[in-house]
Formats: sequence, structure tokens, C-alpha cells
Amino acid sequence: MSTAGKPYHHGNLKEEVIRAGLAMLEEGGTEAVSIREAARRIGVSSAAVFRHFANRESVLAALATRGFESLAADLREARRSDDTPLQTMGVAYVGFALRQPGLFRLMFGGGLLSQDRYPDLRSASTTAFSLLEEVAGSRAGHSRDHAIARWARVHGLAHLALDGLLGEVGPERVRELLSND
Amino acid sequence: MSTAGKPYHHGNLKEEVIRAGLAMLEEGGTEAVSIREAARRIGVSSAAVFRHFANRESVLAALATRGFESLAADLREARRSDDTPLQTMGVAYVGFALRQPGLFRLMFGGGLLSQDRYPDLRSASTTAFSLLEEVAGSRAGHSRDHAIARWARVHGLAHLALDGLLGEVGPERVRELLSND
DNA sequence: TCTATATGTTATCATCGATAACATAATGGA
DNA sequence: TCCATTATGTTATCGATGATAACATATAGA
Repeated sequence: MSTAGKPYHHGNLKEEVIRAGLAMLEEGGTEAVSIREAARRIGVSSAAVFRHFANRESVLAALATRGFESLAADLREARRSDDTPLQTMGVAYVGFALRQPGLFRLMFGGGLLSQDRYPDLRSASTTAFSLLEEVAGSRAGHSRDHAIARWARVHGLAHLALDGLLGEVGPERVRELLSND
Repeated sequence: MSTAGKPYHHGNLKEEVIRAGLAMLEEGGTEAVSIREAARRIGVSSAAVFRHFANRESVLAALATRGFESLAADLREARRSDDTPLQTMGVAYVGFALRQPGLFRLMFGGGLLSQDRYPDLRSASTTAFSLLEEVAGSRAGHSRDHAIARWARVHGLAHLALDGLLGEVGPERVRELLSND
């Protein structure tokens, strides 16, 4: 038990590291995610963080995993739209990227996905993607390849918008770019 | 003049740093690009590198710029195909990403493009993109938005393939995925 | 030739990820 | 209840990195 100050055991450190990591991610991108800085913000020694994560990369993997879970939630919400679920999901997808660019870049640009360590990350990403692909291929007479092509378009739009190559991109603009099919 | 060993002045250091950087990029991604390691490989002090680059990020920007120039060259070559230039350029685009994943990830995933420093990088990227967009929109009756959508699909395919989300992807597979229009 | 400038070198610093050695709290069986 | 095991935290330390300052040498032009 603690007498007055902080208890010796934090109790929720892993979760807080993730919270701090997500914040740093948006402040300065993946490079700005630092174990020491996270520890500093939480008020704990940096070595304590290593009790919960093997190394920095595994922190990044945890952040990316959260990202895919969050993206999947957004996509599920968008799917409820009864009129044009594909467009709406596309808008949600691009919106996610623009709202959390640091996270989005980590999720894809980081090369974590293409590795085989981090099975949690793999499965979280698969879950999110299957939501998109499912809807993209649901119209009658469309091949799986067609679904992939649609999915790729959404993904590409998100990346291009993020890199500022499409000018200002709002929800309506995204819907417009996804309407021609 | 030097008596026997290396001359005091390297003479071509900037270029060699870029060469070394490109190599490191493919060996271990952006994170593996290190000023000190580059200097070590070239056989020069790390401080010497800073005579030619303001900081590490500006080295990365130079590498990315090279990447866009190289990509543009590939696209120009592909455009010469008289039958299906758009598909061929798409194949070249994805092929570039798969052949040089580290470079491709730096060019996009790094967030360098969205910054405003590095005007050379901006212009190199614009040049490359205009090649794609030009051809993508050249068919009669197609809007600029349609060209962007096509471009996005190619870009998205490159990213997805790079992240291993499309399984094995060879040139024919890419052409297949780009054929439905 | 001589001087300014470009380009290299050798310290040196603060920061970072990582690990070892040690300290304390929480848990659960005898 | 006590005590041993385990989980979780701390401090000290290491090697590598980006960056800068102070100094050395080569090159080029007046």
C-alpha cells in the first residue's frame, strides 16, 4: 500500500505507454515515438517500460494494432449506412487516415505488416481489411479482383490525400472520387 | 595532391552518401539510414557528411528525390508501349515499389512529401505524377477525377502489394488487376 | 603568391535503446 | 500467518547515434 505519493507499482503501465505512444505518434510521426519520452510523460523509469514491451518495435506494433482495431470500428459504423455503404466506408477510411496521419503511416508505411512477428497485428489488420473487401465485392457479378481493385483505390486515395497530393480533401470530395465505378 | 593514400578531399562525397544511403535503405528501411554508418562505409568522418547535408532528414529527402527521378524514368520508358500504356505504366509503378521497397516507403510513408521544405523533392514528385495522370486521363470522355481515381488505384496496389496483402504479385497479376476499368 | 573558401578531421555532447543488478510489491500455497 | 515466488518497478551503465565546435588542409581566384 502507498503512504501518500505514487505507489511503487503503477498498475496500468502497458496501457499508458500505448496512450503516450499514440500521442507522440501524432505529434511527430513514428520517429518521435520514444521509450524514454513515454516513460518521462508517465512518470516512470524507462526501464520499467521494458517490463511490458520487448523493445521499441514491439511498442510500435502495439500502436499499429490499436490502429487497425480503431479503423475496423470506424468501418463497421460506416457499413450501417444503408444507401451507399462502399462510398461511406471509403470516406471513413480516408477520414481515419487524415485524422490520425501518424498512426496511419505507422500502420502501413512502417513495414511492420510485412513482417511475420506480431500475429496480433496481422489478425487485426485482416479483420479490418475483410470488412472493406466484403462490401467492395458484394455487388452481383463482380469478381474478387474487382473488389481488390476497389479496395486499392480507397487505400491509394488515403495515401495520396495524406501526402497532400490531392489538395484539400473533405468527405464530399472523397465520395466524389469514389462515385465513378 | 596526395602522396600515396587517400586524398584529403574526397571529391565526390555528396554523391557517395546518396549511394550508401540508397543501399542502407534497402537493407533495413528508413530507420537503418545512418549518417555515421554511411561515413564509415565511405571511409570518411561522420562530420564530413554534415558539410554536404544539413541533417539526417535532408539526406532522406535527397534519397527520396532520387527515387522520384528514377520512378519517372521507369514510367517514361513504360509509356513507350504503344498498346496499353496505362496498364504498362501501372505495372512499372508497382514493379518499382516491389524492387525498391525501402525507397518507395521513404518516398511516401516518410511524410517528407507533405512538408514544404525540400522543393527539389516536391518538383521531382510532381514530374513523376504528372506522367501517370496524363496517361490516365487521356482517353476521351474521361474526367480529371477519373484520372485521379485510376492513379489512386495504381498507387494503392503498390502499397498493398508491398505490405504483402495481395499475396504473390507478379507483373501479369498487376496487369490483371488493372485491366477492369 | 596569398588569402578566402570549401571540405575534411578530431574531440565532445546529449539522447536514445537496451541490459544488468538490485528493490519492492502482490500472490498464493504450506 | 508466513514465506517464497513472481511481477513490476528503480538506478547505473553501455554502445550507438545525430549534431556541433574547434581545428587542419586543400583549392581557386584576385
